[in-house]
Amino acid sequence: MSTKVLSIRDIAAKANVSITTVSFILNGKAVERNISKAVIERVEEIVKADGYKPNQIARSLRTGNSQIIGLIVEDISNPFFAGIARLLEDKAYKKGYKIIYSSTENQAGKTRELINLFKSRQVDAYIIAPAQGAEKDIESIISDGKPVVLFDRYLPELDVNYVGIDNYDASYQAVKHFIGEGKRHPALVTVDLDIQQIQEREDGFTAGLREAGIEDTAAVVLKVPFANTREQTIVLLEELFKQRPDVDSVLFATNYLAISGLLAIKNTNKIINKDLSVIAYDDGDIFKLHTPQISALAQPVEEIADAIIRKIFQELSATTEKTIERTILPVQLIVR
Amino acid sequence: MSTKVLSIRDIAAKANVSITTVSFILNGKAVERNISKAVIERVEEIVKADGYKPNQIARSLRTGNSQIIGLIVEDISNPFFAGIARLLEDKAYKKGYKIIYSSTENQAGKTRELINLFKSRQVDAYIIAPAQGAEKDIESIISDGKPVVLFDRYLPELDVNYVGIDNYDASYQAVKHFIGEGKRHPALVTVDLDIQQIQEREDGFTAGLREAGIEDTAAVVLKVPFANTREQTIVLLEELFKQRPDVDSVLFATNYLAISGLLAIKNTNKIINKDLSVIAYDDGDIFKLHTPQISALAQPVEEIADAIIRKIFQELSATTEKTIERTILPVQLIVR
DNA sequence: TGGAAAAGGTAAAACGTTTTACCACCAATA
DNA sequence: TATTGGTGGTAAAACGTTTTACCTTTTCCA
Repeated sequence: MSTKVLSIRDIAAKANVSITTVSFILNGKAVERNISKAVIERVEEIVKADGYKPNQIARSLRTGNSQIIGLIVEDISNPFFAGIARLLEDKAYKKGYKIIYSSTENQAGKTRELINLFKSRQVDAYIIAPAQGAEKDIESIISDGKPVVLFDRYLPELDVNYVGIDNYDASYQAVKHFIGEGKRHPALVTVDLDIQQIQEREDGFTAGLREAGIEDTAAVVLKVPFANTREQTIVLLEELFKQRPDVDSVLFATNYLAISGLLAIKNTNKIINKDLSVIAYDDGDIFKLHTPQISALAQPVEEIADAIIRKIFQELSATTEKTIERTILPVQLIVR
Repeated sequence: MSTKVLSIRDIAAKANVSITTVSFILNGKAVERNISKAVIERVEEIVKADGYKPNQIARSLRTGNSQIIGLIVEDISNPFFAGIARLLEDKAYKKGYKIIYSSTENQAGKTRELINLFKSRQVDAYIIAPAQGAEKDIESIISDGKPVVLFDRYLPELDVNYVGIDNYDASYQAVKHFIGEGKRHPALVTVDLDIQQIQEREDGFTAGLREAGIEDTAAVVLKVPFANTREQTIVLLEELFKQRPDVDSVLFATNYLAISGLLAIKNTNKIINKDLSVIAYDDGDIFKLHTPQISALAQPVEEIADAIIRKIFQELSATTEKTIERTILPVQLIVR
């Protein structure tokens, strides 16, 4: 078994040239290095016939780059991140790059560990949905000169590329829609994470209320603990609906909160679209399929992935000075 | 910027020992190699203080393994695969391994390409939901001596580890349930892929029918083209319901077919649980949240991931001869 | 006709580890 | 007093590439 895997040395021997020559040919430097047509063809033939593939590890060691992009997210099994991951994967693959990913569970400690691990693997670029507290580590890869793009969540004190959505405006649109429907007692169900993105979602919400002249006491903002299990969250929400029967509309600040929320509503006697208007962040099949269908603030995932990958490759091929870019994409309220 | 990254050489110099010594200490071979306690402590101190991390690339080049496991699935954004990926990631991480993944879109060509890519990256082990036609390539990694575990779908002619579910029995249970409800005209909506797993889902279905004495003509098996868009599939299903109004129960052979199916049913005047019983493969939030809730054949994802990782690590640490293992896990019909 | 430039190539260093072989010293033993 | 065996280490090869510096031969042109 285990037929010996070929090295550049084998190819060179077979073609009766030096490994230098083979290397030049393989890397498209043949003409520039004045290798004769005859030799080029001979070598290419052998490479093809024998199915020789250069050892990427050796190549990485020598060149210092790996053709790998590191992706760090909170949880790869979250449909939003899984969807982005898939799009990034496709786009990167077309340029000869692969993705290596990891989930952080939003822990700065794990993020640090991952960044170090990726560093030691000589990852060429980083795409990160960062946890709070990872600033130092992200700074360190930036100063290594590696391209870095943050997405989904943002670290204000960091001078770094970012692709995200206009969370403030999204929440604002949602409230506006509630008001337009004649609702006077909106609730925001959000998470107790200290993340810019989450804060913006709240700010847009309260701004919308204020503009409509709605008193703070007429509305509700519930911050669900991040570490809650789904069951705990459902209980919490049922209590909310019991204690505040006046609530006539709910905006859920994340897709998983919306799912817990819909399950909780099932357990109450409230009827969606009659007693209660609902809008969820992040569109998904689940909201289309729900009866009644649930309105959603749809993130433009394709555009997000595009913007990320474009910036990454721009920097990877940059000879010139890099410029920090912040891309804020609009969110579409899909009314159902 | 860009503070020079440390090498083992720097540590050795600082500690006034040879790099050999540092290497032994770092790899836990210090006692076995009779390094003095004093030196061990000195080196470990410096390593810690300077935050030195060995270059994994160099290590891989020398040792021939990478501490990376390759994961090849059809589509990482499918919740089933995303969920498995997350579980595998966690379990692998605990043993110091990372996952590198890719989606094949069920194309043998892409699978081949990926395997070659992974090979050139010296991936230590492979976890694959294989496309038909990738047999040769999978054989080649097996004969390289690398651990391989297939899951979700199976290639009969290959002598290789496999973790899967009892598809035949699952479908059989579903039909049995339909019959128990008094249904006499079940339909199976499946996909036109030539995959063992899919075939078994059909076989269990027809076996159930036969046992209940239901004529072939009373039931329906619809094979949806794999390449269909969701919209095309919905149209196809609407036609089905129109042409075969007698259908009183439907088993969907994949989660995405179920979603299309539920959307199609929305467009008809059929009422689920009254006119039509529905069971879907792969449980998910979406079925719990649907009104009415949808019964599902729940794959034991945690157990699947466990079985995969257990086998992988068993082989990675195997000194002895490897033995092929086929693990078939039971599926639970969750009636809602 | 002599010198420069172009054509066609190669040897060897380097990337940062692990690991094999070996060395020097000392104590104990026979 | 040689020999053995442990103790505490090190030098150098090897992993498979890329790349720098250099070499020889031929062609061209003034």
